[in-house]
Amino acid sequence: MPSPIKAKIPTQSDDETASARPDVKLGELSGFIGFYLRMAQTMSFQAYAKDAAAAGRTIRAGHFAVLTLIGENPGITQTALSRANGRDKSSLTPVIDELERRGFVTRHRVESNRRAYSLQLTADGDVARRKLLLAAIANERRLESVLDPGDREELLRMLKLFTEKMAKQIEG
Amino acid sequence: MPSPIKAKIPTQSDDETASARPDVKLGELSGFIGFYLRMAQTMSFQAYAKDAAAAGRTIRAGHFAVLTLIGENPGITQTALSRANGRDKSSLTPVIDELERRGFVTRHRVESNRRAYSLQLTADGDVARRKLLLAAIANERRLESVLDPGDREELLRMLKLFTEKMAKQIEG
DNA sequence: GCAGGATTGTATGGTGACAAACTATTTGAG
DNA sequence: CTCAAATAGTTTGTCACCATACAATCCTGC
Repeated sequence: MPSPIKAKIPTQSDDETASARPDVKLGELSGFIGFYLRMAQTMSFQAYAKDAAAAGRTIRAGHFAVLTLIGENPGITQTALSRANGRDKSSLTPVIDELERRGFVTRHRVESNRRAYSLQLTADGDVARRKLLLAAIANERRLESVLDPGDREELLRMLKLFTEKMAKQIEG
Repeated sequence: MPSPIKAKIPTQSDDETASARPDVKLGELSGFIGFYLRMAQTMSFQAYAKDAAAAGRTIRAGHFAVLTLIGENPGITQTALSRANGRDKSSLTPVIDELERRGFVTRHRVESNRRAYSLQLTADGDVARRKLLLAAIANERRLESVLDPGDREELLRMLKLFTEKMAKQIEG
């Protein structure tokens, strides 16, 4: 393949302000949203894990989303939950297992469709959800602190839009 | 549990346009950047995986970043690379092992510091890098397609800013 | 009704990531 | 100089996730 493959990289304004300590050049990477989405997500998660470790045990970041979604959508099925949560249904099985074992969630067979489970949040589950909510809010404040005030809303808006449209594109 | 724990959720404009098919309510989740970062990253990765599966074999998304970083920073060490890439150094060991085995990368002991390896991209490695670059560009176009023209630059700018500042905050 | 296909959830296997423990070096305090 | 601490890389253990295959249930066409 002789061609230079210039291929017009997206942006590549070449900021070259790496995330690491010294001056690592990112090159073409610096134009890719995909790269920075992964980095940003990693940072966000690490910040949460750090706080969680410093505070109590409760390291489960994903449980908050699950408890919230069940609380907001009583009777939701595992498949619908997994889709709203962006994870595979098979990943959800052990999570629901544990939440049920801890008494946070109940599984009831749906009469009109006996393959499916109807998920409900218990009172204990709601207490757990609120605790995790506080941790999530604390983490969110941390994320906010590195953004200009207006940027936070802008970023949230674009991430929502992006998520919705990508979901449609992938499914369709 | 008497107290309501209102706790002023960040935004919660309650769009409630879930990513899934039906009308799943996201509730408090809809105000969290952390939640949407994870969703967006998942979507981006799934889109790439789908394309990769449709095209050839080359499913390795992370290899592109590694090859690019080595190419841009000849002689970089594994630890510096892992930091720039946002992954643990122990995760990098098997990756470099394979890239070396395939003849894409060379490891040389640094004379002035014999603990460290100096990483270099080979000619074959650069060819591989270019192939993966094309795939990455194709994926990036897909991500672009769901954003308004101006939004792409805005999103990239904010993700960069966010990534850099978070990295500093976590290390410091 | 009644096969054949779609769906709901589960079990299993593989992958990729981190943390912690380890070896080999380098650095620094005294 | 020497020994303790820090650093570079690897190894091991664990965990979360997905893909695949599976059992049960449902829906459809005929």
